[in-house]
Amino acid sequence: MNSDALRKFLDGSPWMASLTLAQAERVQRETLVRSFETGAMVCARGTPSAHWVGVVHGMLKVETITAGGKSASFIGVPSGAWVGEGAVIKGELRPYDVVAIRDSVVAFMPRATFQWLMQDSHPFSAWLIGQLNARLGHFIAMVQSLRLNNTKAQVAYCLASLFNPDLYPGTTRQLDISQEEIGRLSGVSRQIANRALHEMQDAGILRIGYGSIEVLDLAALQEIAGGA
DNA sequence: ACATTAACGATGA
DNA sequence: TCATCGTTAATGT
Repeated sequence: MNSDALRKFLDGSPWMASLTLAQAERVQRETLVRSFETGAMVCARGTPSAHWVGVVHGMLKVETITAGGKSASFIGVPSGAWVGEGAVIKGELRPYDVVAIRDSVVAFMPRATFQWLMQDSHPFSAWLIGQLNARLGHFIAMVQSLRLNNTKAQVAYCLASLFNPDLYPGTTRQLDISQEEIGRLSGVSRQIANRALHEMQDAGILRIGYGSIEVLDLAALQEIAGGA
């Protein structure tokens, strides 16, 4: 495909800068790129974890679907982010589905490349520990948000994490995401997500667009998410 | 109380 | 034309 877009994406990945030239070249050479339309399955639950997954453009989500057909979304993955390292490290089958919630371009780093990088590059391993630690913190904060029993806080936390520059350095102020998906990721219905978004828009915290959200005051968002 | 599902029309791309 | 949004009504916990 377009190796230019891939190169640009890889160069923007925070761990890339600390690699040697030879390491960077191997990553560039062995990483694949594929496009997905909205709703398409990127990785299916139960299949081998053959790749580490990076979002070049668009947005993915991680979810499971129960036997009854209900889905539970766990995390949104905006462009610039990588996901799925847990299953790759463990060598297990994919525990969850990864689905595109926007038309997306996705990078696939083969498991062998990933493991070699982990062995060969101390800075990469260090970055990876930070990544896993950040994700752990994310889920702990999510439990806290759930404990508050406050749907507005859940929606705020969902957005605050998607727009968190520490978690997702590539993220901009504005994200293309529907209210339907915000609801799914927040664990509330679309109607409640809609109401919470309007309350926050009225408070000047964000701006609602058609299929998009622009955050104006990330600090205020985090304040609500933390239980104000 | 407050969230959910269902349903409807309106509207943006 | 289709996805998305804004809203209301009925229902559930």
